[in-house]
Amino acid sequence: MNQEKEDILQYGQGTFHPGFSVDCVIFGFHANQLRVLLLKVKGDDLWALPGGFVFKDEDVEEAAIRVLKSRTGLDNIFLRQFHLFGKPDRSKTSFNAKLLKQRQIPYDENHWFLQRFITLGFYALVDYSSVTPRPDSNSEACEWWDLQQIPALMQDHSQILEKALEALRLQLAYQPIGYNLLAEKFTMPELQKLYETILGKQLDRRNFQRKILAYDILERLDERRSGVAHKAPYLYRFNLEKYQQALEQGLEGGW
Amino acid sequence: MNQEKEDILQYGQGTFHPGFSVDCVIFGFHANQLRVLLLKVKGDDLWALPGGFVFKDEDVEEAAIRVLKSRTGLDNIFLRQFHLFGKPDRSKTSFNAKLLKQRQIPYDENHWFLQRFITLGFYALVDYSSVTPRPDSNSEACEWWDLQQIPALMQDHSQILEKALEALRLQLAYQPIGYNLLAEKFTMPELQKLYETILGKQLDRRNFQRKILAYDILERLDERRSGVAHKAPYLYRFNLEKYQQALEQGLEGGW
DNA sequence: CTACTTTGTGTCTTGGTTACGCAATGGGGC
DNA sequence: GCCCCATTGCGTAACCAAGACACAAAGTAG
Repeated sequence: MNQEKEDILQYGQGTFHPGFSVDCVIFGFHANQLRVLLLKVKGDDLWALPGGFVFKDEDVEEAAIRVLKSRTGLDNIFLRQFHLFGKPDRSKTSFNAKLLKQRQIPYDENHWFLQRFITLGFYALVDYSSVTPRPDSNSEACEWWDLQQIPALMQDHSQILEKALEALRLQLAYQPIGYNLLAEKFTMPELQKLYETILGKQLDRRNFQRKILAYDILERLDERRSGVAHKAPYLYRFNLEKYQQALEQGLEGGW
Repeated sequence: MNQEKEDILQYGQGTFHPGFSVDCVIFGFHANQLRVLLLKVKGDDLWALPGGFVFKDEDVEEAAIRVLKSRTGLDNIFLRQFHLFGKPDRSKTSFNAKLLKQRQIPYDENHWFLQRFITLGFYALVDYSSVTPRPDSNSEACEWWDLQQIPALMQDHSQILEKALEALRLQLAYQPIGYNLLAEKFTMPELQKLYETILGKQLDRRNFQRKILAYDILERLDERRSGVAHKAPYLYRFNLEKYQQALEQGLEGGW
């Protein structure tokens, strides 16, 4: 598999669906901060979203799942496409040409990697603590970055990230969020901090609890989180059945 | 232009972005019914969504606008991408091969038109009365179809249509709808019927009025619709500035 | 001119949201 | 070891939006 990846640039032609890629915005939650998994581009100061190409006979969704698995080691992740980025100048060929040169691949303007690429953006929600970040063959590093201090990104990846966050906020309005982002057991303040971080604003503690409990997707356990300072809060977990149901039906219609 | 279109199948290679298309679900509103513009496929009983390909150096969004303009004659249409359909078997090559044969183009398994296509779905909202449906070179007819009696569609176009409707309903929940679908001046019952049709359910006349007025995007005129039976209803129009603002900010947060 | 449909406006009730108050808890400061 | 205090759990009053429904005014059909 690694061997295969090393050779992507050389043998991509004929292997992948032409002129098309997927890019994933992988959200995690740690230390009360929303974070994003980024790759450090080899031989450049820029960072990039984890992405990849779609095999000729592969479902586009499957390709995104494959990318996610190879960067995080995780399977069975919450994943959703949110936007296709199709401006003709979004993938500057100069950058890709440089990459080819680095690999000492002879220059050919018809090389598949030098064509225009359109990319489908996905966002994913993962449990930060169970991820083992793994760089791919074009990167030197794979690290979590705080949303507040994202480094310079290659191409239009900043816009993709921005749009992903927008889509995530929108989802919050009509679907539950939290499973996949939190550990199995969590406290109410933890869940609240997650919501506050995504929304970028503070919420009233007591009203938050009432509203989220009214969704009827949580189960309070008989345990409390011990060891921490102050009063020990109850632990909760999602009722997966009801959570799934809420995902499908939506939380509030509006009409 | 027509000449160009006639030759698409022959000279598409090198002209279009490979393996990629756009399909548009064009919604109109007439006689209290939501309708969709469909094309009758030449030499087949199936119908299809208006679609097209993306020029090598064209913005994907622009391509959709171009398709819309050439089918409806309209410019400046509300248009939004909603989903990418990327299953590997979604475009059956047998159908496309048949098309090529009809055009007496020699069979070549590497022909661009016989490759796998992934397609980006757009939905558009248009003023029914100002549309002049025009078939393209692959179709015998271009007609409005009532949502309740859609004919058999080619490939996965039924799913695309279904998903478009879903996206439209979702938009209704957090953004205003009506401009683009109604004439400039309209009555409250007309707007209500539009909402009812999209949602597929009846709404209370008085509560609807209160809610929609609370959005503060409508202006009541001093005119009434005369000539119709019964009490003459007031005419309204959208306050474009506030309408636009509501589109961007959303109507109700949820949080 | 009368009957009937449709529109314009208002009210009552209900349920959810917002803005707080207060007691219980449990670790840290002293 | 004891008190302080931030944090948690639970509760309440004011407020607003939504649903259900009543009634008068307008305008056409017969």
